[in-house]
Amino acid sequence: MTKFTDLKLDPAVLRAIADAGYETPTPIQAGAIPPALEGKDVLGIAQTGTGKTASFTLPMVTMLSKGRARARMPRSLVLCPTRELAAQVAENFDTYAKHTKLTKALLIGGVSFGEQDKLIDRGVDVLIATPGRLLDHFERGKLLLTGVQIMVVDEADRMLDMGFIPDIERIFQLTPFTRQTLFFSATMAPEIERITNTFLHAPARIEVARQATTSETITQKLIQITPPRRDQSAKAKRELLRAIIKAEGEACTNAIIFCNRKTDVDIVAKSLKTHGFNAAPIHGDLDQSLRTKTLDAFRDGSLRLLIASDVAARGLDIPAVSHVFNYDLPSHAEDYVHRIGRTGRAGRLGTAYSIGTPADAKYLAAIEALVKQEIPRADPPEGFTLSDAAHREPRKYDDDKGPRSRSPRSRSGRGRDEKRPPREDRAPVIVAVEEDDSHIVEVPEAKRSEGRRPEPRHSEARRAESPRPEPIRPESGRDERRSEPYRDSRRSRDGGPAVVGMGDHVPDFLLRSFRTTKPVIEDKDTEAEESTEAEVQNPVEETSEN
DNA sequence: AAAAAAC
Repeated sequence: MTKFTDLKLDPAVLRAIADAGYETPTPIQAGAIPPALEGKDVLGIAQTGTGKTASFTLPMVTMLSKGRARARMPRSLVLCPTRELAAQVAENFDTYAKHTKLTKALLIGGVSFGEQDKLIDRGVDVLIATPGRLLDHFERGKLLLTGVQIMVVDEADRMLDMGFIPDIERIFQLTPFTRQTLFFSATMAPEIERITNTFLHAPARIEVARQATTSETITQKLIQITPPRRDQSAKAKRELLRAIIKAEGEACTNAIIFCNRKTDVDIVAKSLKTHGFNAAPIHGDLDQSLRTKTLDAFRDGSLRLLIASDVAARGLDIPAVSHVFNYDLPSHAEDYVHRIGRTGRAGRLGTAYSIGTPADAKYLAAIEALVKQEIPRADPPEGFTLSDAAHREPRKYDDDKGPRSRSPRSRSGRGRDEKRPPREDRAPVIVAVEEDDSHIVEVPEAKRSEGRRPEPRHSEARRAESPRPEPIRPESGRDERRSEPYRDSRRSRDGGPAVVGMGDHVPDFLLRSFRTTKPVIEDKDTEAEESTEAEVQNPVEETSEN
């Protein structure tokens, strides 16, 4: 079997590898390093978790160890789709270049230009960047890419997903034709194929087996619930999530909890925190320094539960995660593989729980088709019993869907029923929810404006300065409307009884009539229920969004 | 129904 010492790596690099405790290269490393060292272009088709990063950092450090960087002319360039990935690659360079004098700069958004500029001016051997920030530097004339000898594109298929391909093409064109290109992608979509045909020259193609989705090291479980009312789904899911985490007990040393939406990431994180869990959110709307801090805490073990958007689904190297939870089933089946692949790594055992609701049926079908297996069904943990609270108090619920609920629902009832999987043999558990998540209960604007409101945000503060007649319109468009009011609205007033939540701007009279006339619907998922909501909400939407 | 990335 090949050892690192068999590869023609620089002695300083070999020493660093030994320091890190590695002896044997992974398949992608064994395949990509030799041609890279010969100066050939490399097309690596590999997922994360295969040792891909080292397969380009090791040869790069070796090849760059001779020669020196000139001011503003980096000698190599690594492009990554997300800031976290870029930071991770940078750490990888620190690890493997520690016995060399190579310098590097990390160019990512969300941090100030000053430090980055300084490094570039001084001259760096390796530039690691996200495309946006790199082009920003370039356009400000701070950066010349004509000295780039080696260019790496990491996670190209994700770049494609994120719409970075035009940027990538542009950057390719700014670098010399003679550069060496190392190009990595998990899949070879037609667009990726086109790029490689255009910018790679007779590449050595190394393909390693797709990360096993059915990896024996990952125990997968799917717990399906059917909340008696669709709008209680989120709350039921949060409760179930807590129940699972509690049931797993100490076996769950740390976990990533994936949500499909950033707002849900925030809500779930907050909910877990108020229930005493050591939890923190991470997604792209959070401040970069916070993102970094959170991730560091998660890596060093001081944070137990990381609630994440798909920013953390791929590529992030977080060793030793015992559990992955899909609070939402991912809408892209591929992401299921990436998400659960965060656990069970490096031969360790891992557990991946997914929570399914009838609304996710089509995602589930797509996932099972992709992984070519049925995700083993499991029952909710013992102690997660049916409560009839929702039936007793059918009007008490919070609408977790915030922004969603204000757009007219597509009449999807029919389609949903059709697509529901034929699992009638296994009666899904009907879940009802206690009213204990009061911090998340939605408080209508009408109610809040009566008196004190907790922790006003600036958007709120601005409104307070210039009171206006209801309904309050967002002042300047989408940002404010999109997130702020909803996040705020998830606070309850202290002490007061949980208020029925609709959207933010439900006038009082509507609210009252809603409360008293809302029919008690025992039957789950009926059209009748949906139309009730739609009728109440459409007028709200008219007034608040035009 | 989304997320991510530039200011």
